[in-house]
Amino acid sequence: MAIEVVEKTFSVLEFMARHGQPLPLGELAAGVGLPKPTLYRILRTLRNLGYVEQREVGEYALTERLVSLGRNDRFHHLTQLARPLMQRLHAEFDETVNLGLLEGTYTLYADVIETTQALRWIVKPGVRDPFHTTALGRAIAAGLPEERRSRLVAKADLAHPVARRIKTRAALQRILEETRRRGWAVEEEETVTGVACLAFSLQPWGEPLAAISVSMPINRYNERRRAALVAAFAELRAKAPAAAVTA
Amino acid sequence: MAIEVVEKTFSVLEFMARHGQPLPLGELAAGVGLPKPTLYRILRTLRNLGYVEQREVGEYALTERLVSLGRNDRFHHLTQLARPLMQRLHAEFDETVNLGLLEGTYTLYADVIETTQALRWIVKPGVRDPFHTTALGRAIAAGLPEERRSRLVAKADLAHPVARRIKTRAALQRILEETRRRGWAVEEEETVTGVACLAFSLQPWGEPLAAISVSMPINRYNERRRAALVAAFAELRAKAPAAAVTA
DNA sequence: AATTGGTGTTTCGTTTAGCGAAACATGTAA
DNA sequence: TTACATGTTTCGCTAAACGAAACACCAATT
Repeated sequence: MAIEVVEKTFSVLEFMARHGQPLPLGELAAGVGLPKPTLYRILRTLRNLGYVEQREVGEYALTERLVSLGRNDRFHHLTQLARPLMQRLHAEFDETVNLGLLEGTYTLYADVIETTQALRWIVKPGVRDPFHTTALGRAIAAGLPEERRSRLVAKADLAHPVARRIKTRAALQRILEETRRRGWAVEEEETVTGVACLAFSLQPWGEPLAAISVSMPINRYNERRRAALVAAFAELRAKAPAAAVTA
Repeated sequence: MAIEVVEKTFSVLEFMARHGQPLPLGELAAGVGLPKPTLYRILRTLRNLGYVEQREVGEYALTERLVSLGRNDRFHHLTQLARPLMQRLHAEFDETVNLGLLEGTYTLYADVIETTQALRWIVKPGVRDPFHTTALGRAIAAGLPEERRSRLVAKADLAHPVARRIKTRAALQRILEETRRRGWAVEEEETVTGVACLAFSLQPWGEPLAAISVSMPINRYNERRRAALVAAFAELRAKAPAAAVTA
């Protein structure tokens, strides 16, 4: 009816998840009710697959890999490219770092590294917002050739309920011009009160339709922080493989 | 060396996770490279275990159960009791709702239902804070018999780096007295700037060492909201199984 | 030094669990 | 009616999974 060894495997995983702390093999065997060699074979397999690790003697534990199985991994290549950059920013600022890409006139969130701080900005990969309401979308649009940018602006849904600040296409054009000139995009409490975002295009990495942003609650956002973020963006850009001259 | 059928099982799960959308059996078989009966047996086992579902014809999909395996599920009974209450509050306020319990002189977060709003307060189950720094801990302590409360106050680690506001045991006693009298606890930007929490004890439900709190960013916290939360707490308490007279 | 106990790993004879080609069942479209 | 797609079952075969027992190593105690 069901595959016995698969069932055994999941009962091991579930026991470990319920317990929550690393456990020695003997305790796991007693808790799950399996003989040690059987359990050992299962754990070894899970360890090979990356779902279980052996931290110290007496410490078999689940890894994060199980959690990431539930996540949307559709943008594998872009995510691989962006991850090191995102991790650098996350390590330096401990704020939520987002990877977004342009899809039609929307910004689609493709990957997120969340801040470890308890008050944070949360977006799940897969969420979409009108491009002009997000720092990500603005950074991408600003980095596009003018012809394409104008077409985007012409199609932007300015009547979208999320959009608050930008009422005319001329205003959007001005924002994108400014964004292009300084090399980064900003969005401060426009779509959601209490949140600010800064973003830069991944065009110098060969991904003109993608961008990375750092978002944070407003109480952690100030002049000095913004300057530090802008400097960090510039530093990353200087090291891009195709560090093109800013148009 | 490794258990073959377990490896096969995880390659199925990983393929489904990568693809991100529901898939028919034939496509799964081609994508993973397994014969249909083999795949069918694996999927049937995973379906029995709750990790995979069959939504429609041609739609095998992952469930949320894999993600929840990564979560801490140590407090099953208490969590079961508290969940309906937490869900009521979450449904009404769409803020992060926490379940905490007293462990020594610490508040331990046992369960969390997060707000659907993007700016939110995040705490993972398993995290611990000194009881007197959290609304949860204060609500629990305030609901305890006086003798036990005094012992707790005497042992509170007032020098803990997280604690900012409460400098003396007399001050803590006053806060707990006030909490006890009005039936709910509050903590506004004391431990983390930008966050406020209100909490009530689960003592009327037979759980004197547990409490539920609602936490939110400060920009969503005001007089009217607090009053609504306090009213909701009172309503829940009026319906508690052992709705004891407040001591 | 010997013994005990704990953690983790390997050996090896047994047997049945998992395998997969083939067939079947159902539904839809041409 | 035929063709095709999705899903499910049958059944002979064999090697994968099993688990008792043993082993390896380390630390603490007697």
